[in-house]
Amino acid sequence: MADDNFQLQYFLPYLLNQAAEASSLEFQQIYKSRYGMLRTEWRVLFHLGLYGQLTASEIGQRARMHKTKISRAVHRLTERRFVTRTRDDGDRRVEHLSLTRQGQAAYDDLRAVAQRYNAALM
Amino acid sequence: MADDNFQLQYFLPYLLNQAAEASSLEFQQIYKSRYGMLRTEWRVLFHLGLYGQLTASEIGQRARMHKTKISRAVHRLTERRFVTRTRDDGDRRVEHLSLTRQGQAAYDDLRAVAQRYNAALM
DNA sequence: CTGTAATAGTTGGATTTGTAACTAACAAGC
DNA sequence: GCTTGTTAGTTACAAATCCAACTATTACAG
Repeated sequence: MADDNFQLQYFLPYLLNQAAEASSLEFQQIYKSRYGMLRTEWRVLFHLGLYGQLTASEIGQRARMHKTKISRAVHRLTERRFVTRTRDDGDRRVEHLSLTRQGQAAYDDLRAVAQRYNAALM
Repeated sequence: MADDNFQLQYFLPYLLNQAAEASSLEFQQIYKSRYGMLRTEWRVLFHLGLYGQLTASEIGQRARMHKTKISRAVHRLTERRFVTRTRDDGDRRVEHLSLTRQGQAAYDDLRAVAQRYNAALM
């Protein structure tokens, strides 16, 4: 009944959540419609595009995503030939991930969109 | 490769997502452990606490949540006796939702926590 | 009235996520 | 060597979410 001084619209986590959702909505539709990607996949793709070859764990640390999410995202990206995996020779638990030509093309495309999109948001 | 000038950490939707997740993590654990609530339920509870009696649609508009989410959140909140529903006499499609004494108590508790939490974040 | 459209809210089934257990490989102590 | 612990990544099952179809009720045009 609003008879106290706490206002939901000033609660930071709520605000940030609303802002985050609002700001990613449009862009989400682009990578979804063009490449059938989920947000997790898009993130993995972007990290690979930006930083080059990475392992799943490295992506996990940088993107703060849980390893199961990454595992599944990589699986789908591999199926669709956006990403390839190579076993590390020294430590055979490790897989090095990198973009295929097709993955690189998708990244280039989406990066350009993101850049414009970001500029518009700002 | 990073051989272009686009930096993921300046991509607004990404930034906001990271910030939103980081900022709500701790608080999420509080309403989860104390009252077994999900984020959707917590949001419905808060809207009812702040604005008093509302319908599901009104909550949907204010919180920008889809009606199925609200429907299920209300269902669980009703089961746990945090919320009661009353049919509107004029339009029998409509249900007015309000907090029970127990719901109000949970709201009061969590609002206080949120207030302190918010102050700390700022 | 009566047929058609709109609105409030619910439900079902497919998709996605979370949690915990799992396999496989390495590391370190004995 | 062998045991114990750790790390990389996967998988299984339960929980949550999304989308579309659904019921029930109201509105409104003819």
